[in-house]
Amino acid sequence: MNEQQEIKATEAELEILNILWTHGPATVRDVHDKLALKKEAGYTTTLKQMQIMLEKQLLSRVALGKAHVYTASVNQQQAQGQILQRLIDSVFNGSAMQLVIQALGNHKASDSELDMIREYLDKKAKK
Amino acid sequence: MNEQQEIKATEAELEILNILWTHGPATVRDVHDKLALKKEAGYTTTLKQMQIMLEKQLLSRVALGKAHVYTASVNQQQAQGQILQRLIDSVFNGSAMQLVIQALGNHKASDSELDMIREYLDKKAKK
DNA sequence: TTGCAATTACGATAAACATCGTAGATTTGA
DNA sequence: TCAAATCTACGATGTTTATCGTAATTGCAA
Repeated sequence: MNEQQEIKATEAELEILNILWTHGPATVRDVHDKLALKKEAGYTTTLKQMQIMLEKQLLSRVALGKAHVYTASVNQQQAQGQILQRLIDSVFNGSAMQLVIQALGNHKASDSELDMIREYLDKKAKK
Repeated sequence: MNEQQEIKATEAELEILNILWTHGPATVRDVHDKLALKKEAGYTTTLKQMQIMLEKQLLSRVALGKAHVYTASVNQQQAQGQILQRLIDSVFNGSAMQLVIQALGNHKASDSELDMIREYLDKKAKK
């Protein structure tokens, strides 16, 4: 998908994208089974979702036997970034920091997680 | 609003909530004018939104003259927290850190912002 | 007091979303 | 081979979301 383009996905679509980002290319069956672990939904619902996402060019696919193997055609980092940006604009008064604090605050992040973030900050500050 | 209850607001609703959180209780006119700075929308659209939010108990109101003064009836921190949690679950594989890194990465946070985050991490680590 | 301006109330509507049933096609293994 | 299992295609449907026009109401200022 075009790098400049605005990525707009619904909650349900994001869940599917996330599965494909995490597990790589997969069939509807694969995706549905993973989805079913967290959520109740019929198989054809997942199928339809993915077909619509194909139309929207959020996904691409190739045939494999009678089934199709789908691949996310939007970049994970880019999509995550845009979602966060929108959230920051609409709910966090444009302050990324406000969001970060909130995310860290509500979450019992482990010490190692906190260390990693600190490390990241240091690297970032040096530049 | 009940502290335990799930807060579910749409994008448009969150924008209104954010205005009320930031500026305190306000009339539809107030909210609409603020909204209009960023977004195109008719007055009655904003009115209707806020009336629906009243039904959903996202807002409360009192009469003032012929107008109504609306107040957010959901807690800002709590709502922000829940939104982030959902986002973390659906798009960031349950990792708050992943979200934080992404938020910091995509954003040219200022040095002072980074310092504040570092400070926050220190305080958090001591506990 | 009365009419104008501002506000609310109400309902309609179109688009987006999520869900699923059924039919038809294809693969496969008994 | 052919029947069962699996998959896609397609359309239908109910709900939510967003938007706005119009009518009714209210307060205020001249």
